[in-house]
Amino acid sequence: MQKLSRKFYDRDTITVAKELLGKYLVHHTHGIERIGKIVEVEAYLGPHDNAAHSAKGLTDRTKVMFGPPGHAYVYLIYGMYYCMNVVTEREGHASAVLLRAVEPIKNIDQRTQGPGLLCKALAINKQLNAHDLMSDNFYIAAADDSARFSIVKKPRIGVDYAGHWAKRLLRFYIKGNCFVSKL
DNA sequence: TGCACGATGAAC
DNA sequence: TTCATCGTGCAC
Repeated sequence: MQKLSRKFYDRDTITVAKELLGKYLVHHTHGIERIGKIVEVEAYLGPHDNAAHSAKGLTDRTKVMFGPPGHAYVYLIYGMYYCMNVVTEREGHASAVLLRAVEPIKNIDQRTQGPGLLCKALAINKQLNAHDLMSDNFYIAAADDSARFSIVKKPRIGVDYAGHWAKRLLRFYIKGNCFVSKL
């Protein structure tokens, strides 16, 4: 497997989101290597996107989104689940891609359909916030075999408060994959 | 310093 | 449809 480079993330967020589908999320922790294939993502397009956390501006929590691409943005939601994002585009652009579901590949014994469960199954927590994905213990890699699949576009989940931004088709998933969280 | 509210998931 | 549960952001 080939680890994705900084350049991969330093591109248009929607492009990165779609290309992350089918890639492998790898996390080494306590001597265990957990791997999941990314099957569902959502794109968050920066401060002008009212559904994105960066719409609130540069704060202590969102500063990672404003940083350089290729870093993990992990935060706690509803007081009990973590959500894993990947920062995209140039520093200051404040865009990111939310990983919503993966397909279990290695050392994953829990369900992974949904951002909260995904983080739980891959042992992702706040410790990994701002973690550089160019590192050797937490990164995303391209598959050896580039399997073909169709991409389905849908509105994002849980962002009804964001006005017309809630209607945009910024959620992408692999058609027919049964590990997708919501069809 | 206080408080309302989630990029959720599971149960009822 | 409701609830568990708490960090964050913004109003006092």
